[in-house]
Amino acid sequence: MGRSFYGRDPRLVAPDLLNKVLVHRERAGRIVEVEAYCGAEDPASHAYRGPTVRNATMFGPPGRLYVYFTYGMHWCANAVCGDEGEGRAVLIRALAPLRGVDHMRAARPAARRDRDLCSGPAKLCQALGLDGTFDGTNLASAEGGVSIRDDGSAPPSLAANGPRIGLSVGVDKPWRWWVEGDRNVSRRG
DNA sequence: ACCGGGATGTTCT
DNA sequence: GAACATCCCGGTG
Repeated sequence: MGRSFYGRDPRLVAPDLLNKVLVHRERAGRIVEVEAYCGAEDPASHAYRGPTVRNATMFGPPGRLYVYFTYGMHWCANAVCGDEGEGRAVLIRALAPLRGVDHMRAARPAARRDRDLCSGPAKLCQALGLDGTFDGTNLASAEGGVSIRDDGSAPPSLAANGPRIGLSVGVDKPWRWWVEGDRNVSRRG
């Protein structure tokens, strides 16, 4: 999986990540929803105004995990892609829980049903135990036990797409993709 | 099911 | 001081 992030536009990487598996040690889920963030050309991207302390990982080498803190309490995770210095990444928005589900339930006591464990970008970080200490980890070498793996499942032949969620700018760009019909997708499009 | 408001604190203007 | 790539809970229908 490591090489597939190099030099590739997040709008191409994002749909390819559907049905890949995000792993943290014994916990894992199949990726069912993603969004592309496109650096200096994308006003919704954290990278739009150039490098800062917070977004440094986005401007580093592709194939790393960019984990950021938001709303005073939540962590969200991205896979950095493109070329170093571009500030491009794919936000992982939802997973279908695969392994370590008991551990996920313990990490997310507010989840009433298993489909609430990973059905949002901050939910899946809580479920998998990903926080700021994982910012910058190398996915290709499974640094810290974190990786994105190909288990042989192809991306969906019909990936649904539509506008991104939770933005005040860039709302017109259809840069969100999801697995049609999957119950773990954060919202219906 | 859908909707509205509060939580909570870092980051940037 | 405002904004924020969100989530949870309690209301109503």
